[in-house]
Amino acid sequence: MSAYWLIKSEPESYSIDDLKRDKKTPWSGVRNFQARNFMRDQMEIGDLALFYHSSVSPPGIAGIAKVASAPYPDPTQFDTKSPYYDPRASKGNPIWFLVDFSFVKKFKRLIPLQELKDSKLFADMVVTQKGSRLSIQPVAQKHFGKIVTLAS
DNA sequence: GCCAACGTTGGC
DNA sequence: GCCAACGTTGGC
Repeated sequence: MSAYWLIKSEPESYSIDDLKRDKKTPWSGVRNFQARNFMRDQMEIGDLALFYHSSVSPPGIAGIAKVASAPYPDPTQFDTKSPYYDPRASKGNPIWFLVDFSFVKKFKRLIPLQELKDSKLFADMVVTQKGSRLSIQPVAQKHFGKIVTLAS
C-alpha cells in the first residue's frame, strides 16, 4: 500500500531544481527520530512526496519527489568531517537511516504555505498546524490530490 | 533578527 | 522518571 509524504528542505541547501539536476539524491542529514522512523519503517519504493521549501519567502510546496530506494544507514553519521556526524553511531550500530528520492516534477507555480492555511481543505494537514516543524510528514491521499490539482 | 514551539539532554 | 535547561526549526 503506497503512501504519500511531505519532505522539507531549505532550498539554499537543496532545492527542487537541485533534485531535477541530480535526478536522484540520498535524503541525508535528518536528525529527528520521528522523521527517521518514517523513512526507515514506513516508506516504500514508489511512494510520492511533496517537496517543500522551508525557511524562504514564501515557504511552500515546489514539486513532487518519489521514494527511490529501500532505507539504509545515512553515511554522513560516520563522517567526522560532516556537520551531521554523530559520535554515538557506528557502522555496526547505525542510528540514522535514509532513503533516496528521485525527481518527479516541479510545479508550474509554488503553492505557498499561506494558501494552504487559508483553505479549509487543508485544515487538518500536519504542515498547516502552528508550530509544526517535523521535516518528514505523512500526507493524506486527499490532500496530496488536491495540491496536485492546485498546481496544475 | 525575533521568538514560539518543540525535541533532546542530563542532573537529580 | 521528572523536568529544567538548552538547542534547533522555521514562520514571520
